[in-house]
Parts: sequence; C-alpha cells; structure tokens
Amino acid sequence: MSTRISDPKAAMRKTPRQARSRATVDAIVTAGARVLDTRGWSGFTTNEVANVAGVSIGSLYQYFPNKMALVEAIRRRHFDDVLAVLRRAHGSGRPSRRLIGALVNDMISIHQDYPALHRTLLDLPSHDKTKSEFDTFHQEYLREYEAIVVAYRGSGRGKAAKLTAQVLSSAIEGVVHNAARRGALADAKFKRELASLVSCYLGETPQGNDKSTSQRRKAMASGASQDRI
Amino acid sequence: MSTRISDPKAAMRKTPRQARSRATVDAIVTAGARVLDTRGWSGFTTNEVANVAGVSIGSLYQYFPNKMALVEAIRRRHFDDVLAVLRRAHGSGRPSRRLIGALVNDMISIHQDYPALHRTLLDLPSHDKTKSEFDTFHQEYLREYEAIVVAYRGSGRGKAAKLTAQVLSSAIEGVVHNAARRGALADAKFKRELASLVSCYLGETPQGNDKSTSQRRKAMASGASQDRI
Amino acid sequence: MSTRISDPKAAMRKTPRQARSRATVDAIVTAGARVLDTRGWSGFTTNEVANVAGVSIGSLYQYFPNKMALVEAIRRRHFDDVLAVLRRAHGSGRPSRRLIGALVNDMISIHQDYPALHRTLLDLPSHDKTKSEFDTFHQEYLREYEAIVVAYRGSGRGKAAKLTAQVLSSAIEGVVHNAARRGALADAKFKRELASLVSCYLGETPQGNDKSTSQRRKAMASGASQDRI
Amino acid sequence: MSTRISDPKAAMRKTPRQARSRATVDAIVTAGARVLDTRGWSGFTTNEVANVAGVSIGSLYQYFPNKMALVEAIRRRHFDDVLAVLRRAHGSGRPSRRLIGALVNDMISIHQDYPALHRTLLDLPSHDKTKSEFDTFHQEYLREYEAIVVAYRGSGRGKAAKLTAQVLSSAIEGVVHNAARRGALADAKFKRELASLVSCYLGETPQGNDKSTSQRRKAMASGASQDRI
DNA sequence: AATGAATGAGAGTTCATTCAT
DNA sequence: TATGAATGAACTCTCATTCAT
Repeated sequence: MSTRISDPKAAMRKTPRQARSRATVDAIVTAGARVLDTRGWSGFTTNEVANVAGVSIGSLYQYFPNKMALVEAIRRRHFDDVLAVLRRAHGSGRPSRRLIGALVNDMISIHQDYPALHRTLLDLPSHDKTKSEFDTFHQEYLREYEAIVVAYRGSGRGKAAKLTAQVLSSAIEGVVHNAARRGALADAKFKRELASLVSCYLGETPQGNDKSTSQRRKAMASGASQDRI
Repeated sequence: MSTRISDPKAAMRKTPRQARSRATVDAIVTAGARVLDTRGWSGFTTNEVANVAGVSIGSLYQYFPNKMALVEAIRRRHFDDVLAVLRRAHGSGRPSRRLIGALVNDMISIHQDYPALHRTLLDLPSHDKTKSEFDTFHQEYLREYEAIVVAYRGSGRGKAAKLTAQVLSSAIEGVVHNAARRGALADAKFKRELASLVSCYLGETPQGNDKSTSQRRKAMASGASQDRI
Repeated sequence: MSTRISDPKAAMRKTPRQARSRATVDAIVTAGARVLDTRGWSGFTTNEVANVAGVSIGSLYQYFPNKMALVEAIRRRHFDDVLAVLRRAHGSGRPSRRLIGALVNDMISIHQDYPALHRTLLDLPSHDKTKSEFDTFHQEYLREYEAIVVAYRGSGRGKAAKLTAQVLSSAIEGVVHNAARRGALADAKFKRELASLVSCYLGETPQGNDKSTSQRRKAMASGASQDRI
Repeated sequence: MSTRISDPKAAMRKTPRQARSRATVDAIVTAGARVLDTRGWSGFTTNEVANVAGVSIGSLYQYFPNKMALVEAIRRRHFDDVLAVLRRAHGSGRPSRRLIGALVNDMISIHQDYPALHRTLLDLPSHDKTKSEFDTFHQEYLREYEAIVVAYRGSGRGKAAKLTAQVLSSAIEGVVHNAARRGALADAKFKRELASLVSCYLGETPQGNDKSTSQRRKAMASGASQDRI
C-alpha cells in the first residue's frame, strides 16, 4: 500500500542546509553525470549512481524524489556549463576572427570531461516537465548560437540567422559527439578541421545575395579559417 | 566495395528456409525498427516488438537467441540501407555539382521513415561483438564518404580525405538527426541550408593552399549551393 | 527510466485464456485473501501472496497490473459472497421468524473461512476508483439489509428503514468481527446472543407508532427471538 | 476498578523529568494519534509523526525506542480515555434510564476528535507484548461494560452479563465506527437510533425464559427507548 | 512451428532507525 | 539534548527468457 506517485514538480525533496548535505548532493550529481556518460541510459541505475557517489541509496532519495529529478539536476548543471561557454564565445567584443577558434575550443573542452554526456542527454525519453525545461534550454542555446552567427557575419537577417544557427549548432554537435565517441577530441588536426568547417559555413550566406557574397569574400581574405586554434 | 557486414546466419538461431519463416523474421525486424524508433531504448522490449510484429514472444525467440541479436538484425538492415544510399551518391559518374544535392536528399529520405532510429542505434551500449560489427560498418561508411569527398574534390590526398570524410559525415549526421528530432526533415529551406553547408565544406581544403582556394572560388562562382535540391 | 505509472482502470492486465492461467489467477486471489486475513495490510506484500499462491511474482503481475488491482479482485470476490448471503436471507418468501436466524448464521459462516478479511477490507486506504466501487457495493449492501428490515417488520417507512438498516448492519458487523478476533464465531451461545440482539432491534420501531407497536407485540408473542439457530 | 494498563516507563527510553521533555512527549503522542487517525497505518511513518509534532526524528527516538513503543503510547492514552468514559457512564448511581443516553453520547464524543483512531488501533498487527497489553485493556473494558449491564438490568447473572457485555460493546463499536467512517457521528437521528438499539438490547435477557420476557415487557412499558438523549 | 504462461533477477523507491555534529 | 544526514533491508514492479502444450 505504500506506492506513492512522486511529484515530479519537486525538483528536490529537501534543500540541503548543512555543508555535509550540500557535498552529498554534489557528489550524487557528479556521479550521475559520470555514470550517464560512461554507461549510458541502460547503465544509469540509481544504485549505481549511489555507489559511484559513495553514498547510500537512501541518501540519494533524500534529495531527489525520483530518478528523473536526478537526471534533471545533471542536465541543468551540464547545460548551464554549455550556455556559459557559448556566452563567453560571443561576449566582450572579441574580434570575429578569434570567435570561431574560441567556440570550437570551448565546445571541445566541455566534452573532454564527459564525452558522451551531452549526446546521451539529448536522447532523454521525453517527459512533460522535462520537455518544457529542455525547450527552454534549447531556445536559449539557439539564441546564443544566433548571437554568434550575427557577431561573425555582421548584420544577420532574422530567419536566416536562426536557420543558420540551427544547422551550425547541430553540425558542431554531430562532429564533436562523433569525435568524442572515437576518443579523438584532443587531436589538433581534428580541431582545425572542425574550425575549418565552421568558418567556411559562417563565411557564406544561404541566399547568396551581393552583400553577403562580398562579406564572405572579405571574411576569406581576412583569413578567418586560419585563426589560431 | 560491397562488403556484406556480417553473416546473418551467425546470429540467428534458425535459418528461415520457408517463405513463411522469412516473412516472420522480416516482420519482427521491421517491428523492432519501428519500436526502437518511436519508443527508444527504454520502450524497446521483446514483448512489445513481438506484439507490434503480430507474433508471439515464443516465435521471436525461435529466430533470435536474445535481444541483442534482434538489435543486430535491425542495425544490419538499417546500415545496409545507409550504405546503399552512399554508394548511389557517388556512383555512376554523376557530375559533381549534382552529387551533393543527391547525397543530402538521400540522407534525409533515409531518416523519413524512422527519424530517430539511426541516432538511437548510435547510442547502443557497446557490446563486444556488437562493437566490432559496428566498426566494420563504420569503416565501410567512412570509405563511402571518402569516395564522395574524392569524387567531388578531385584528387583527394590520403589522410586529408579521411579526416574530411569523418567530419563531413558526422556533421551531416548531427544536422539530420537534429532536424529529425524537430520533425523538420521535409522542410525545403532546411535541405538547402544543409546542402549549402556541405558544398561549402567540400569546396574548401583544410590546409588552405593555393589550389584549394582557387577551387573553392570556382565552386562558389559556379553556384554549388544553388544546385537543384 | 522504466517506471511506468500503471493504469488502475485496467482491473486485469491480461484475460486468462487457457485453463492453466485461470487456475493461476484463482490461486492468487485466494492466497491474497488468506494473507490479508491472517497478516493484515502490513503483512500483505505481493511477494508473500505469490509465495502462498505457489506462483512466481512475475505471474502475479502478469494478471494484475498492480497491488491495488489484486486487492480489488479480492474485495470483489468477498463482497459478492456477502451480497449472495444477504440475498438468500430475505429471498424466497421465508417466514419472517426464520429470517433472523438464517441471517445471523450466514453472516457468521462467511467469516468462518477468513475471520479478519471483511474488517480488513473495510480499512482499505481509499483510492479513487476503489472508493466508488466500494460505494457501489455498500449501497447494494444497505439495500439488501433494508429489504431484510422491511421483510421482517412489514411495511417499512422509507428513511426509517434506511437508518435501521445502517445501524443494524454495522452492529452485526461489529459483533461478528469482534467474535472473529476472539475466535468465538463457532460458539452457539454467541450466535444466540447475536440473534437476540437482532430480533430485539428489529422487533422494535424507532418512532414507536401504533401500528408498529402492535406489530412488535405480535412478533414477540410469536416468539421471534426463540427461533431455532 | 482503576487498573492502570501499564507502566509507561517500561516502554520509554528515557523518563521525561523536565517539563519541556514532557511537553515534547505529549506533542509526539498527540501527533501520532492524529496521523494514525487521518492517514491510517500506511501513512503512519515515524518521520511524518515527527514532522506533525514539530520535532526532529532524532528527538522522537530519544523518547521512544521504536515505532511500536509510540503506537503503544498512543493506544494507552486513547484507551485510558475510553475507560474513563465507561467509568463515568455507570458511576455515581445515575438513574438507569439516563445511563444509556450518557453512554451513547460519550462513546460518540470520544470518536469526534479522532474518528478513525479506535478502529485503526483495533487492527494493529498483533505483536507479542502488544497483545497482552491489549488483552489487559480489553478485560478492563469488558468489566466496565459488564458493570453497565448490571447497573441497568439490576441483578446480572454471571456469564450472561459477560456475554451481553461482549455483544453490546462490539455492537456499539461497530455502529459508531461505521458512522465515523461516513462522517455521521453528529447526526441526532443516528444517536437516537443507536440509543434505541442499546436500550432495546439491554431491556431483554439472552436466554429468553419467563422472567426475562416479563422483564423485557416492563422495560418497554417504561419507555426505555424514549430516554432523552 | 507456434503459442503464451511462467519465471526470477534486478530496478526504483520507502522508511525505521542510527549517529556524528 | 536536539538535530537531521545517512543507512540499507524490504517492497513494488518489469522484462528477458524458458518451456509445457
């Protein structure tokens, strides 16, 4: 008679007050990220996470009402990191030629610690609340990419920039995730190649009108693809 | 060029000699692909597959010794389709400008029927035998992409073509899978944008020497991105 | 990721087709009644029920989507028996003097097999669907008691009969359940005493108007309380 | 007549010497009664009781060695209240006709505060020590009822009075608990009906010999059932 | 060959109880 | 003394797999 349908709204069952419990929560989330990264969804069991975190299963459930809530915490933390990288990439008026190298470098370094985590999180079986939270993240994510596109290209024109951001972000994701799978993230040649893809794509405009063409020429002439990375 | 990935007999408990048996096996694999596509790993249960296939769970196990063998069959069939598309893309001396449009079109159409299947299959928790099978497929897959790169670019120089193939294939995967997630595969603007990414990337060489630059200029001038797609 | 909130609407997950499975379902429900009777809610675990039934826990869940559904099945079966007894008690124009003895006898014999079951079922933690089902049963239960009151007293007057039925049924329940707890159900003196309580109560009308008073006198003169039981 | 059920020190880990401690213990027991009443056994968890009591779980276990001890304390307090009511009912030479009204009124008012508590406590899964304690209470409880029976009927004859007390007490319990479940405790018509049941039953003797019949007649004539309540 | 009933290891989750602070 | 973080046995439920029919 004790099965209770847990309330997924409560992201955390209990707010950790003491230093010890904050450390425990942190250990659990970190362990969760590790397990999700290395073992995937099928190996991501609450007992395994607790084991890796070095705490009891009871402690895990003292802070997370259910498995989903833990996943949310992992996701939130990871996505916050990703957004921070993107913000840094186009922030503070960096000369555009450095922008791509920085972006590529940062995206790669995010994946160094948990190579498969991002990809795995994208495959999360959709849950109502999860979905909307993810959408919120994803909109922000695209907005950041759009800002990068605009910062690089100059005056981005509305929809074009959105579409470009969509394609650019997913292309980078695809390439980085694939390299992560192969353990090739640290390879310098790989980095250069990815940067080359990005700079080439950003140097071109989809509709190919005069202005953009000249822009593109300029970008090439200025050697965007030869940016130090 | 037409390496058969693996011998299906190996993974099958029983070789279907009669037409009815072959039909049953086919129904099971098709149902499995559907379930994997729509429900993901968490919804992919042998009983559900049997249900969708309209056969009993006992029959499923008469042809597949375990769940993994079924997954392998699904994977083999799907990857064979993918390789067929790639072969078609660079085969029969097509003029290079059409090549990209065809490739993009075909990659998209592969994902129309089972939008999430390919991506899900990439997330297979690595299994010993599975892994080597997958590597075999992946090598072939990359070889095909390499052939496309060479066909488009002209004289591909060894490693550069390999690396380009790697990046190109994973970028396309990333973009297509992302569009599949959003249900945007059929969008014409999306197709154009992806083609634009590919042609831009293939029109440029990583090291940026004279030849490639001029090549790129030519490609642009000839309007590669305006290829009919 | 596999936690699914089961649908309590589905009383049974699977309709047993073969004779074997019908026997299994029956064994499970019987075992459940036994466990609930002897161990109460706190000892009523699905594994224990499966053990007592001599089947695996998996078999239990093949037929009952969750614990509640099993409880419902137990309840339905038990309450059907109770209603059958009540119907028998006032059916087929039995002379009213026999009625009470029969009622008491039957109510007691219902509790012989599972002395604590009825009482335990009354304490079921209320569940939405369960509640309405229970109400349905309880209305029918009261209707039967009302019919008995009317059959005994002659013309029952609306609300009075309802209230009398309510009090009578709960008094009998209380007495029988208490005796069951003490293991005194089989005691002949106890039976007589309960019959005495019932006949005394039914022999009297709450408002005490002329007609009912004379009726009561007649009932006493005819020796209702001396009915053989 | 005033048997103290058990020594509270025995079940308590620590005797509360100071006022604060006594207040804490009291708060815990009160909270426990409330939780048991409103949530039943399944909702009766030590953490919840501590929450409702406004103390930490650690404090609860400082005064009660385990859950059972807390239950015992709740039971002891509740049953002491019940016995007090019964004592009041037959004490101080009240005229017999008032006796029943007082008894019914008091039994109902006990259940007003915690409608389901008494019934829930009766369903306690039997524990060794608990059982004997309960028996002690129950003997006292029956003695009180017996005293009431004797006080009402005049000369009670040994066993008959015991049996009558048994049946009377359990009938009242059944009726009151049922009304409590339906939230009908405050209904005046219900009170009258219950009083009617009690007075009718007490106005009659179990064996139904000549004497008792005449006794019964007299009771009716004197209008026991029309006692003011 | 085909069916589907049966199995049981293992996953998610709860809660009585302990113990460091 | 009081707190609440931590523990882990036990419970509900799932699903890959077997086997009698």
